[in-house]
Amino acid sequence: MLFDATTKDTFLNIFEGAPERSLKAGDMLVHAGAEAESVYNIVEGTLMVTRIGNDGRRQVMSFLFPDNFIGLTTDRYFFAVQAVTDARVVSRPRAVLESRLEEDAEAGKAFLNMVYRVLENSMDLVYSIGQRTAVERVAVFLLYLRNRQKVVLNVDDDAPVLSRINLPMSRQDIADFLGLKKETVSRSFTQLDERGHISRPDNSHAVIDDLAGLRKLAGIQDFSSPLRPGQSR
Amino acid sequence: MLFDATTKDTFLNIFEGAPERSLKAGDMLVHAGAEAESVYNIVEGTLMVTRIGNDGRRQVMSFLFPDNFIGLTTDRYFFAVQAVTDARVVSRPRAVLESRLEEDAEAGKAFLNMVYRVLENSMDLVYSIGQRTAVERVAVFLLYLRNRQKVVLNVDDDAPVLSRINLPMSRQDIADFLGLKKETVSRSFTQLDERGHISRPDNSHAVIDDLAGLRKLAGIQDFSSPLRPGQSR
DNA sequence: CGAGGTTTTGAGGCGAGTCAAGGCGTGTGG
DNA sequence: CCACACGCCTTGACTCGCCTCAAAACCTCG
Repeated sequence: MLFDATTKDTFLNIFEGAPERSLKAGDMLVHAGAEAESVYNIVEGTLMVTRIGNDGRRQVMSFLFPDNFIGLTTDRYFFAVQAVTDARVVSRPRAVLESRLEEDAEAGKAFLNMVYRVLENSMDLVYSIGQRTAVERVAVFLLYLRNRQKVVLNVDDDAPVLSRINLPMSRQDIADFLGLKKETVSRSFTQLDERGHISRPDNSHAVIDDLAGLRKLAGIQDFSSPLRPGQSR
Repeated sequence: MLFDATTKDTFLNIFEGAPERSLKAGDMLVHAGAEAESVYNIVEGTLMVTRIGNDGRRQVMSFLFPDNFIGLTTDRYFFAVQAVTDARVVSRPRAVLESRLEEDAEAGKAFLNMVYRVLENSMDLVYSIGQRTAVERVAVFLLYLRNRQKVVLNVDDDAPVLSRINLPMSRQDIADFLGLKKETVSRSFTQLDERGHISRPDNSHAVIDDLAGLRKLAGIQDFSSPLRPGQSR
């Protein structure tokens, strides 16, 4: 597949001086089924990985942010990657990545670690969609965005900036990510607001007023903690 | 995380002559949160990867079959691995795997390809749980088991053996895998039966009578085909 | 043959989906 | 700069699919 990194990994130096490409919101960077000739790294903006069924049902697999890597697949892309906001990416031929990973064992290790993190994210999503209620899923989603922002800004977990959550994607996008309908996402935001967990200055922002409460709802100690879900039955 | 391979990959030769361990149905091979000292390969039997929330909700992430690899994580296991049936696995210290991947670029490539396949499987599951109805999920599940069996037996897709599906796991396990309740899984089997897609000689077997119909229900041409879901909207 | 567990089936409830209307924000053209 | 139009978001009323709770059927194993 294609997907996201999260930290500055050693292998990312293949993108130094790489050609840049600008995308408008809505533009497709990668089409499902296309040959995976290039790999990308995000410089600015938000993108999303989507998979669309024969009958039109769409699942958003992941949202991607600056410094996230795109290109986790063997020879063909199985999923599409689309710009959510205007964005800039840098690209390199896949072969450049591959020879880098072959030559430098350290880079190979870092790359593998990134793939593991992507796999973790995917499993987090499986757990969310499979086990949590609508409100819980939206709560987890906000914590997920908060954590991404924390990584992008490279700040402490208690940094005040993190309480203001940017929501560049539409309600429909969120719904397709969480396995809900857009109306349900909207109602869930309203509920979190009414319960005092969040407030909503405008449609593309949410402010976390009660982090502990959100985390409790999500059944999570800390989104980036090693034992996220806990292990007792 | 930890997880599964699917074919005989070059890196698997680290398990040649490795010590074997026997498991009884229900035994835990790996505990969530434990240090990942060893990696495993399945010789015989069925296992499953699970994640359990604080409140007891359980998500089965994957079922594992012979020649599937267990050990996709950095330093700690985030998930548990449990035997579904009596099983035998071989194990090696993680360090052995790591040095193998470092020394042999070919093995590293094969390993990475396996991780990609695992990631694909995980995304397939996200799509199923997020977008499909109960009956569709069970239909896809049967095709998924059929495909696994095809790989294990190394036979053609139209091999008659494949029509008889072995279901070593309980209805509860299936439910926790598909994000449903066990009663719903049961009702979905009944529906597939009534519609003439399958028959059920006993509780641990299903026979596919109408492969084309199942595939249509699942919205899939072929489970192992490159463009599984299709790409039009 | 009986006990315990699992699966199936049934009846009823509830959470999320559907369909539809209204509100709000944004951007464009007058 | 305002007015309007359009798209997106929210809210409401109603529906439906899956869940819950419960009982009966079945299977397994002593």
